[in-house]
Order: sequence, then structure tokens, then C-alpha cells
Amino acid sequence: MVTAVTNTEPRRRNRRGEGGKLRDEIIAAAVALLDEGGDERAVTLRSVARKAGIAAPSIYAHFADQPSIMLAVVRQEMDRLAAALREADERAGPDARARLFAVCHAYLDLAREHPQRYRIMFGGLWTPSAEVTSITDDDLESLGLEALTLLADVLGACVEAGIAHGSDDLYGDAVALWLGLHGLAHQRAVVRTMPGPADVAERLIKALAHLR
Amino acid sequence: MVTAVTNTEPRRRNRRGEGGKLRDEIIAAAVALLDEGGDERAVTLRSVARKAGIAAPSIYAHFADQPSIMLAVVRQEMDRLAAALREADERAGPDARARLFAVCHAYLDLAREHPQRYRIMFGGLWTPSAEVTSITDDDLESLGLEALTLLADVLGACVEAGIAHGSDDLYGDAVALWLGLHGLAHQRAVVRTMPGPADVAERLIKALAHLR
DNA sequence: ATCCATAAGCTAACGCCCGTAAGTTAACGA
DNA sequence: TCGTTAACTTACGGGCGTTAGCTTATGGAT
Repeated sequence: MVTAVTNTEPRRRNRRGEGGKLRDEIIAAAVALLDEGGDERAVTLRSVARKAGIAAPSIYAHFADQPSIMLAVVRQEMDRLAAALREADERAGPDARARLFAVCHAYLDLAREHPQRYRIMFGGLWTPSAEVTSITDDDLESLGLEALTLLADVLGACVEAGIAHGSDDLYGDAVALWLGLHGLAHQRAVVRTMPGPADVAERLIKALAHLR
Repeated sequence: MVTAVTNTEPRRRNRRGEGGKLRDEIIAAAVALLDEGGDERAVTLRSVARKAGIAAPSIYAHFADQPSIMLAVVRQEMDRLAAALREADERAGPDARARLFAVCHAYLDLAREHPQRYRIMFGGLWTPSAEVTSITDDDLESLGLEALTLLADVLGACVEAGIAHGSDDLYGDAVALWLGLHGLAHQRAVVRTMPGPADVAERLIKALAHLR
């Protein structure tokens, strides 16, 4: 297995204006290493370079240092997550209850499909690079803000539709709901077998959304 | 703080039958390294040895390899957690509601007091050592089983007291409640500033315990 | 068609820390 | 005194992040 990307071909050099392409390839290589199932310690600057089929120092043309690569991966995956949630919401149609479950399950599904990615997104291992990469606290917070806003929006729709008990703080409720989802998603991403019944997700969502 | 274990004295050698003492000192050194705030990558076999004031190879008399140290730390902290929950439960007296909040807050408090420890306990970084340390899935599951049983017990008391809506699966409810607590505790252990209102914990507990 | 400036990427090397193996010394207790 | 325990010193090989300097393909200008 492992389906090494180690091209025996020395790798076709990018054309004149397209040096920036390598940046995306580097991120893709890092993600591929994560998906291969080892833990995040396997994603070193050198291993990423090997995976991408380039020499290690070539990375420095596109990233300041090793933690910056991880940060870029997290940013990309956060965007994908937000996009997936939005899409699930749109696909669900107008029914509030359907929207709620669609968004929540989209979140849980994405986490289950890519547990390693989920772990680095929310595992906090890349935060030590904060000083180097100059990521601010606001920056960090806004990463998940989009998802939370969507969640609050859907919760509001549920209240309006009369299928959920209202609250004076929808955003706070969204945070609570997200924390529950996160607890489940994270635990699934970490252990092989989850304790508890199969419908834990439904229970969590119903309870935290205050469904009647 | 931290009360460095770095003795300038070459460290008094243990007496004849007390070689096992060093084992505890090694674990303590690993925990101290964690508490110092860096991430878990700072806990290497050599750094632990330095912290304990011994030579690196001396560790091999007590632990098979580096991951085994982490496993021992996790085991110890899991036991402390379970003990803390039990104690909080006993201190709370007979009132079901008081017991519920006492246990839940004890969990959250412990996680907040030692975020790094919490992260290695539930962060899943030490699982790769599974093959080496021969930790079984049952073993892993039973680590948290004690806490979950206590939670189910308290939930049952709430139902009996009539302050919570009952369910046909108390253990499942306990798992859901724990997942919510874990989501909050983990997120707090990872980021510096949490989004959302200050009373998220109360909301989570009330919703997941189905308090009336 | 040729030239050559430059973008794109490479090779070599430095210093560091790691995990682990092998053999050695100091202290305790019989 | 002497064997055993407890811990030490030294050393090897390897991966890491990063720096410095070099090579080569590309594509527009000549």
C-alpha cells in the first residue's frame, strides 16, 4: 500500500509563471501524508518534500518554515469544512429540521472521512507556531466563525418553525451544539471503537438544539 | 512553581530494594514537562531523563521505550480523574441535581487545571504505540469506563428524583453527556480564548441531562 | 535561430536532538 | 569480602530543520 508518489521521473519542472503551482502541491502532499494514517508527527518538512517529489529546501520558496505548512493545511481544510456545511444546508431544502440534521451530519461525516485532518484542525498541535506565523487570536477565532454563524442561522430557523424551544442567545446555543458535535467528532477521530449506542449523534443534536 | 526536579547533586542513588521509586519519579518528570506548557512533543525520552536528573538509558530499566512512558502517564492521570469525580460526587451530598453538577464541574475543572495532561489523555497521540505496548481496545475502553458508569449513576439519580426526563438507555445518555463535556474541555485545553457565552457549561449539562 | 536573464529547483552540508546498544562503576547488603 | 543492584559514560546511526551556493530549463528579446 501507501501508493508512494515517489515519481521515478524527476518531476516535470513548472513553467515560467507557474512556480506558484508547487505551493498547492506541497499542501496536497502534506494532506496525503496525514491521510496515510500515521500521526501528525509524520508530517515533517522533509517527508512532505519527499512526497511532493521535490528537494527539501525547495519548500522555502513557498513557506517560511515547517509550521507554516501545517497552518496552510488547516486553513484549507477549514475552508472545505465551511463549504461542505453550506452545501449541505442548501441541498436540504427549506425544512428547518432537515436543514439542522443535514448540517450536523455533514460536519460529522467530514470528520469521520478524514479523521487525521480533523485532528490537526482542532487538536491544537500547530498553535505553537503562532509566534512564527503571526497568526492572531482573532484570526484563529474567525476560522470557525463561519461554521458557527451557519449553525446559529439554522437553529434560528428551527425556533421560527416552532420545532425547537427558543433562547435569547442563539449564538450561544450554536456554540453549545457545536461543542457537542466536536466532542463526538473528535472522539471518533481518535479512537477506533466508540462506546455508547449507535444513535448518539441524533441524541446529541436533539438535546442541544432543544428540539421539542 | 514547577519545583524543578533538576538536582545539582548528582542525585542520591536509591537503596537496594527501592529501585522502583525511580519509576514514579520518571512519570512525575514527564508530567512536569507537560505542565510546563510546551506541547507533548517536548516530552522525549531524553528530556524526561534530564528532568528526572538521570541518564537517558537509565529509563530502560523501568520502561520498554518512550511511548510506554506516555502510556503510564495517561494511566495515572485517568485514575486521578476517576478519583476526582468520585470524590466530587461524595462531597455533593444526596441531592441529585447537586451531584450532577458537582461531577460535571469536577471534570471540567480538572481539564482546565491541566490542559496539557487532558490533551494527551484524549488527544490520541499516544495510540500509535499500541503495537509496542500491547494495549488492547478493551483496555483502552475501560480507561474511561469508570467515569462513564459514575455519570450514568448520577443521571439515574436525577431521573429518580424527577428532575430529569427519563430514558430507556441511561448509559447512552451518559455517553452523550460525556461527549458534550469532552467537547468543551478539549476545546478549552487547545485554544486560549473560547468563543461563546460564559455559561456554556451549564447549558450543555442541562440540555444533555434532559433537566426539566 | 540564437542569446541570456531569470525563475525554478537542486546538491551539499551544518548542527542538533533523538532513541538505543554496550560496556563500566559505585553502593548496598549478605 | 563479594555478588548484585542501580545507575552511569560513551558511542552509533539516523532524521530533522535550515543555510549557502549552484544548475538548468524557459521564454522573450535580438
